[in-house]
Amino acid sequence: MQTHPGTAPSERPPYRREPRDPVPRRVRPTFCSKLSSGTCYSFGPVSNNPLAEIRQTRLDKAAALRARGLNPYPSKSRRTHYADRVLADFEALSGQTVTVAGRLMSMRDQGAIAFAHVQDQGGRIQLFLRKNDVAITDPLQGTLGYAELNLADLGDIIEATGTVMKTKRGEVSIQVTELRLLTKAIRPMPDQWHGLKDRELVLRKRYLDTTLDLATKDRFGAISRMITAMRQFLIGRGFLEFQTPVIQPQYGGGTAKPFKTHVNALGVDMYLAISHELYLKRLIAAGYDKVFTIGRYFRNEGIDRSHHPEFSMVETMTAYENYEYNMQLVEDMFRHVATTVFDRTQFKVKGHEIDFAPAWRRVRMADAVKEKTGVDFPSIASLAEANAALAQIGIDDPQASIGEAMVRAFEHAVEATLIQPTLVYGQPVEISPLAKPMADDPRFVERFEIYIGGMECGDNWSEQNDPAQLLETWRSAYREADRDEGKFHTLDFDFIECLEYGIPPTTGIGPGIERMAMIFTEQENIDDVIFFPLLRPVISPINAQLYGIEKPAEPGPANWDGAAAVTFDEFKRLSRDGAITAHGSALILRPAVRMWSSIAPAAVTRFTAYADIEGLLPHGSVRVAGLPLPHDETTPESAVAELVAFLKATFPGREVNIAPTGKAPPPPTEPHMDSPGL
RNA sequence: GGGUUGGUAGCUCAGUCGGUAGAGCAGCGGCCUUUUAAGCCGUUGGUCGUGGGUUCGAGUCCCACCCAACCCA
Repeated sequence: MQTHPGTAPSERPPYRREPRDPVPRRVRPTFCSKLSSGTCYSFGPVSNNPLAEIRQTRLDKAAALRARGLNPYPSKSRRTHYADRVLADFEALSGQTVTVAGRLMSMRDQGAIAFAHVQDQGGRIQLFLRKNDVAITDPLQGTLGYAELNLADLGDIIEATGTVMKTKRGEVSIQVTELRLLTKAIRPMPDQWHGLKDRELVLRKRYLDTTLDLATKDRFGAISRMITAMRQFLIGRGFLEFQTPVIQPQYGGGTAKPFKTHVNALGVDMYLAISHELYLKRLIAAGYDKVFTIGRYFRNEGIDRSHHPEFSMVETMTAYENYEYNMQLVEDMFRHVATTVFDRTQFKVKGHEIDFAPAWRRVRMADAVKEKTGVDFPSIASLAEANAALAQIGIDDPQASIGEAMVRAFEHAVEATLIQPTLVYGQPVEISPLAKPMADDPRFVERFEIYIGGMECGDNWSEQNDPAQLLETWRSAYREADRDEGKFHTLDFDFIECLEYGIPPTTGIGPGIERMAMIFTEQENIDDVIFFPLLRPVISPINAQLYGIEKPAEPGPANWDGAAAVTFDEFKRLSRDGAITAHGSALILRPAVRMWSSIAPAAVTRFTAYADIEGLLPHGSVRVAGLPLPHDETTPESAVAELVAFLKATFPGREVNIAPTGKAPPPPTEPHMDSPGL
């Protein structure tokens, strides 16, 4: 072990500036460490901004490390132990040499000794550094000596090798013999004692929250293990896991507003999945009897404490079984997650103690409604009567069918009362277009919903596999005008065809992972179980300054919708003025050349070219007309060469694609030259 | 969609009646060989969310907007 000879004044760390810089900070220009020969790293002008100064100090330190032959960002670590293993195995490891690595969370410098805490995935462990123990700075060994300890900052990723010991106060520590810096942090960590309190910062910078708040970190770790547990549970019962498409030509399998997207390579609009079940059923048709997917779902609807536009479900399909099989499956799965991941069956949900150990209550929806409201909907013969019954129990909201009236009553009077895990089955056929009717009463279907803590936590049914019935159900609900409004299942004829080949009796479950996570981690806000919740994107003023991001032009895009047609020159002007901005990541050109012949007196053939451009307006396309056509060239590609060059120069970072020629879409109905913003 | 609350230094927060923007942590310069949010001395650091308005004077009062949270629908 090398020892450090001591620190003479001439060996001061190089980033210290002496004498102090006499230049007033507010007017000081961008600087690099004058004392290092390292590369200058500067992301922008150093202003009077304090964060900029802290960053610059740390960049200077990185340069100082380089000047001493140390790479501030090496690729390799020598880690042998995680912190929690060292703490747990102290008796066995005491006196042994170990290497730990992680984020430097605290440093208590006492002169010739220092105490620090390093935090890794497993936990925190204290480092005990003595000047005479720690190897001196050595480029060959990559070690950082005690004399240069202040080149390390809180937040840096470091590695420490040393002997496991206990301090006088009894804390298990590592008496460090070699210290290495693995990553130089440029930004300061938030206050490690208070952590992040600002809710917005917690959500936007979750990685900081999990670093500072170990309860948050544990929570997300538990959610990850929860997903693993469900996967293992299903695989243990003979299920096969499949991937299903997120980008789908239809968005069947549910009624929710979809996210629309565009597939450039195919030149068609598609949708992000609102459901995966039609694909799981195709897998049943493919001959697999037990399948599941852990899928991502996208629903372009509201955001609140229990809804998020992007969420996940573990969705299964089981052939040759019906919904009763699934009631048991889902109950067993919840119990399995509770016991294997959380080691208990009781959880506090919205102030209620929920217990997953007893058998779950199973109740027909009609019976549950009757129990709470006294209204026996199955015995009601007419819609008018049903709506009258609704009004009588205080719901002045007439429904379109007896079944929907019953559901309305259920939502109003029953849902919130279902605290302990409850399986509600026998939903009306009107709201269940994919489910199989019950044999004894076809007004209701073989379907059940899971309720826990008054919250719906999953929807499940025996799948309708009669293609004629399903097509009829879809057709009767479908309205072209309301397409994309999420009011009904779209007409997926490819799936109907699949059913015509025949699939066996099939049933599926789809518990929402976020809802489960809220229950098991006892959270009341969905943002606390989604690591990266959806927020409006913002660039903080400070980052805009540091990274030199200019504010977007204030006038913003013109408020066009539908279509517009402009000349090439006008298009150039509007683009440069910022009235036309790119909306998508790609711009798609549909060039066309129109040819006509004048008849008399001189029979001359004329050509004119135009191109419709998608991706510039929120909806529809811009038609750029009067494109210059090179002499003797009549192909659409040659006509748009100049336009393509202009687009690439004006909207850097956007792909510019030329759609296949031949079939141009119908032209814009009317050019709107008088739109607002022009 | 409606209502309420909040946004001040990198982080956590004060800021009274409208009168020169503060503290702790972090940072920087010192001292300190067993600390536990170490301690002591010194010190840097501000687009008071954005834009208007009122005023001799605005973090504070008024208006609009942005972002977020909470409650309600």
